Amino acid sequence: MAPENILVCVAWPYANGDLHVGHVAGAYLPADIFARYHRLKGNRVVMVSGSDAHGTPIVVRADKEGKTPRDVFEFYHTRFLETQKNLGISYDLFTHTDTANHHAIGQQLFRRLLENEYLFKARQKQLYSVTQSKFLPDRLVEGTCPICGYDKARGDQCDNCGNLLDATQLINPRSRIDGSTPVVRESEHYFFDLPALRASLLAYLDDKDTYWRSTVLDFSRHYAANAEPRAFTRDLTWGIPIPLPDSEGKCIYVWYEALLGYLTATVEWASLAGTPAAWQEFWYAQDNVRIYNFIGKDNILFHTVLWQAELLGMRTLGQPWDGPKVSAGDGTSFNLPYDVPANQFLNMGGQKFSKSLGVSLDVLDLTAKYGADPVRYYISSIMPEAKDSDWSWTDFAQRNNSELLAKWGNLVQRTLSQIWRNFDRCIPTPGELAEADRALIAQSESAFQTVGASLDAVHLRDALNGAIELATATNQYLDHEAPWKTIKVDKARAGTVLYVAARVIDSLAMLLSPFIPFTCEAVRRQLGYVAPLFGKQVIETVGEPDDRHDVLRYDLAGAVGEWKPSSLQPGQPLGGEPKGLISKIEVEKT
RNA sequence: GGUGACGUAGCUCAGGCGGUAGAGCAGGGGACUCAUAAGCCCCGUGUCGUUGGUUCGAGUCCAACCGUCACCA
Repeated sequence: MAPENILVCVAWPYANGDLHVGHVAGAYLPADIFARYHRLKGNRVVMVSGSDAHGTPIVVRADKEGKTPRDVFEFYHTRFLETQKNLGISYDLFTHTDTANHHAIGQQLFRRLLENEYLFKARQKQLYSVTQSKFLPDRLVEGTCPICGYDKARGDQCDNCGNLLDATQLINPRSRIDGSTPVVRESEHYFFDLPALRASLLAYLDDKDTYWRSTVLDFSRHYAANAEPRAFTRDLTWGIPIPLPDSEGKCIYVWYEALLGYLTATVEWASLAGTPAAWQEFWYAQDNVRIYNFIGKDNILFHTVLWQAELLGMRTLGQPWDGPKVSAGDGTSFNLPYDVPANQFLNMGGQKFSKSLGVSLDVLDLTAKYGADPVRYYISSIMPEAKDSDWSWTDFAQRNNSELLAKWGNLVQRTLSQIWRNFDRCIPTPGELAEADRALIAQSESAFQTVGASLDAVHLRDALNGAIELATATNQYLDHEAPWKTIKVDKARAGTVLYVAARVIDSLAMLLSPFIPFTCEAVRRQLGYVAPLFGKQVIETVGEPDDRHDVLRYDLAGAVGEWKPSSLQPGQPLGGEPKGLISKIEVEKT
C-alpha cells in the first residue's frame, strides 16, 4: 500500500498557565500515540501544534503583572516545550502564533475571506472603558443580572442563573479591572458569513457517520445547520492586525487565527525541513492524505465547523501574495479534516482541573518524579474517549505496579534473565516449534492487525488492552512451559521456549511502543538491538533575526521501527545484564 | 433557557441491528518459584440514574424526569 500523508493537528495550548494532565489526556497524548503508530506503519507523518499567544486573557494577565503580553506567553511557551519533550510528545513542529509566518498567513486569511465575500462589516454596541481608553471584553465587565438580579453577573454570563448575557444588558456595569463605569459605544467589526457556507459545511459532515464519534457529529451538524454570522474581529492590539487602512486597534479574533495555526505550522515545518512547498502535499494534494484534529470536547465546534468554514471560505491561500516565498500550489481548495476524535475530560477527584480552585496536576512535576511512561500508560488506560474519567493516585500507582511493571516489565525481566544466565547471554536457537509455540507466535502476529485496526480507528484504549492481552498470554505460556524446570532435563526445549518468549516480547515492544516509547526502546536495547524505533526530539531556536523563536521538532534520522512482527535472530547477543525497567510507585496521600 | 453527550460491580471502563449482564484493577483462596513477593489457576446476583411506554421479551428502542459535563450573538 502506498504510504499515506498523515497530518496530525493537535490543540494549541493557551499560553497563560502550565499544562496539566487533563490537557495531556484530552489531546497531546492521543495525538502522539497516533502519530508514532503511523510513523511505524511507514506513513509520512507531520504532527503540528504550538502555543496560542494572543487574545484577551494574556493581555489582562500581563497588565495585572506589569509585564508585556510577550513576556507572559514566552514564559509559558518555554515551559510547554520542555513539558512536551519530557513526556515524549513527538511534534514535527511545536511553534507559536506570534511568528512572522503566522502573522503573514493570518493576514492572508483575512484578505482571502474578504475577496471571496465571506466577510461583511457591521456595527456592534460594546462597553468602552473611558479610564483605559479601550473596549472591554464582555467577561471583564460585572454588573447586576437583568434576569435574576444577581449583582455579580459577568458580561458574558450570569453565574447565578446561568443565562448568557450581552454586556450592554447589565444593570450598573463596572469594569472588573479598575471598577470604573464603562460607557456604551459603537464599534465597527467584520463578521464571518457562516450562513453562506452552511450548505458546504453540512455536505462535509454528511458522510462522517461511519467513523466520527457520536459525541462529535450530531452536535456539529446541529450547529452547522443553524450557524449565524459571527464577529471575526476584536478591538484589541495584541494579535494579528487587520491588514486594511484605518483598522488601528482591530485584530482577528484569536480563535480564528489560532485555528489557522494548523496550516501555518505546516508551512513553517516545510520551510524548516528545507522543502518549502511540502505543506501542499498535506493541504492541497487529493490522494493519500488524511488530516486529523486531536482536541478536547470544549473545542469541538471550532474544529468541526468554524475551521472548516475558514478553509472553505479561503479555498486556497491565493496567488500571488506577500507572505513567505511559497507557491500556492495547484490545488483548487484546501483539504478538510478527515476526523476530529475529540476526547472528553480527565478530572481529578470528580473536579475539573482548575488553577484558581487549586485542582491541578502539573505535568513537569509528574514526569520528573515518575518518568514519562508510567504517566503515559496510566493516562492511556483511562483515556476519556467516550466520557469524562478521573485521575486517582491509588489507581495510578496500582496500574503502574500491577499492569505496567508486574505484567509487562516482569515478563521481560523473567525471560531475559534466564537467557542471560543459561544461554550465554545470547538469544537461544530454537528447535522445532511445538503447537503452543506456534500458537503464541501466531497470536503475536495477528495482534499487529487487531491492535493496528484499533489505532487506525483512534480507539486507543482498545489498542492498549489488545497489546496487554498478548503480554498476559505470554506470561501464561511461560508458566505452562516452565523453562526453569525443563532446562534441568532438556536444555534445547527450554531454549526454544525462551526464544519464543523473547520473540513475542520483541513484538510486544513494537505493539506497545506508541504508548510507552521509552520503555520499549529500553527493552529493544536489552534484546540486543542498537538502532532506535523512533527519532529524536529537539528544542531549537529558529527564524530570521527579527523573528527568533524556540520550537520543538522531531528528527526522524536513524529510526528503524516498523509496524510488523518480530524476526528476532537466534544468537543475537543481549544488550547487557537485564535489569528492571519500571519502578514501583508507592501509594501516596492525595 | 437551547443543543448534544454521559449516568453499568469497591475503582477504571466494555457492552453494532433488543433475548434472562462482562473485562481489567482492587479483594478472597490455591499450586508453583525463572522473575522487581512479580507471574499462573479458581472465586463477580450488581435496583444496568428514576418513572412510565412499545414488545412475548429492553442497559439495549421511545417519552418524561433527576444528576454530571460541554458548547451556545
